[in-house]
Amino acid sequence: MAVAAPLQSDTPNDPPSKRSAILEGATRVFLASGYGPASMDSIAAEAGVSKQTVYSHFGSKDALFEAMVRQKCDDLTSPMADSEIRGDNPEEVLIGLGRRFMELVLLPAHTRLFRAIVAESERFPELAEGFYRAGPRQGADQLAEYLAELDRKGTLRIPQPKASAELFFATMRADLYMRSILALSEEPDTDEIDQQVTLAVAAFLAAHRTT
Amino acid sequence: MAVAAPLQSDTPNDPPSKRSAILEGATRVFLASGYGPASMDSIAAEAGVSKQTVYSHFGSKDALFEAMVRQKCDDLTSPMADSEIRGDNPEEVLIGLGRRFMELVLLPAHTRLFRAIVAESERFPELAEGFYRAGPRQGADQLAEYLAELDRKGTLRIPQPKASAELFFATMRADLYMRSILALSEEPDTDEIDQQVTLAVAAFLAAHRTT
DNA sequence: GTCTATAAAAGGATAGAC
DNA sequence: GTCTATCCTTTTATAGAC
Repeated sequence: MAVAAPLQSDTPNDPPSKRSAILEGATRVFLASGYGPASMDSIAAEAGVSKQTVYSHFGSKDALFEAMVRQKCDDLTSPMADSEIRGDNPEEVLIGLGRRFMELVLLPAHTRLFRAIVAESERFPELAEGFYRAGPRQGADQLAEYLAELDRKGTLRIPQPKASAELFFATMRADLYMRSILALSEEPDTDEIDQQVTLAVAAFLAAHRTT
Repeated sequence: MAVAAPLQSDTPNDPPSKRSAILEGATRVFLASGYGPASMDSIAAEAGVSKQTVYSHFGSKDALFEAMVRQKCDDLTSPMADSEIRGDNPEEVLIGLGRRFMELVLLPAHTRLFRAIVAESERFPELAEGFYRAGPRQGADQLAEYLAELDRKGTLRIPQPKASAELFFATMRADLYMRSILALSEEPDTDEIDQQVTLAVAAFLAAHRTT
């Protein structure tokens, strides 16, 4: 009897060892230097395989970049997408959500991925759209549902839940995110994050209170 | 008697025709394709000069990129920096400010410049910092002064003017800016901008009202 | 499938004439 | 200062052996 095949995040039924090694090497090299400066030679070296092996698995540099971005988008957005937005106290819920969001998007991996996608957004429009859908769009839609519920219950006054959800995440990002993607403050600082989250949530609640 | 020398935005006293032609060509090529893919050959061709002339003026591709970015940062931030924030009705003032801000940052030229800076922020940290200072930082500080004044007058309750100013611009950008830098919606749409500005200003006023 | 070796092209930078 | 022509390195991609 065959035991269950190991679950790897590859295209279906592939002996994944080499393929995922290449993908990991590509991730390191692409995210370290961006698409242009990353050479197929260094990716092959980083993955511990020959260059030809890279080509037989992915065909071209473009295709490898696309595969890498798609996988990283999954990795970096699923923690948010999978987590439920639930709780009794809206303030606590929003603060918790904001913290998780900030800790995720301020990760160096996310920052570097975002830079690469932005840089290549005109050459790879499908990648940019995939990121937007899986990230900002999905997050805002998910929050919008919760906000609509608060509005129905009368807890807060939120006539345009989708727009308010977008505003919420925008106030979270604000200056910290801008500085992060501009590489002006590499490591996320927990105190600064908490301060930003608290302030933004307070502003959000004040803007949407019923009284 | 010598007449007044023509005022060109070059380094002091240079016969500017060729130099500014190169700078304009470099702007077009760099902003069209980003730093990496832009070749010195195409820049020279775009400027209508030989490659050697480009090198005798700017020395290297890096230096040319830096010069281009600095000039474009000036061009694209001075309209905001030079305009006064003044008026009797805070709502009108903020809506006007928001509109000008959005119309500026959604310009294709700004979007492309921002992408290039973000992409190269690790290789050219001084450029990223220059952009941040002249753009987001300067804008927030300028608005913060106005907000502090409103707080002193008692018009609005704004205990942390700097943080509130950052929040203001963040809510302006929100989804429209994200989509713009991801190249998902190239041209700015006036109606969408107005809608975003109105909504964000309303939220800002509600969050900071005194009652 | 995987490796070594090579082809073929592009691009940054420079030499030398005028 | 400006142009033409050239050097030399890097890099994507492929050929061919095992």
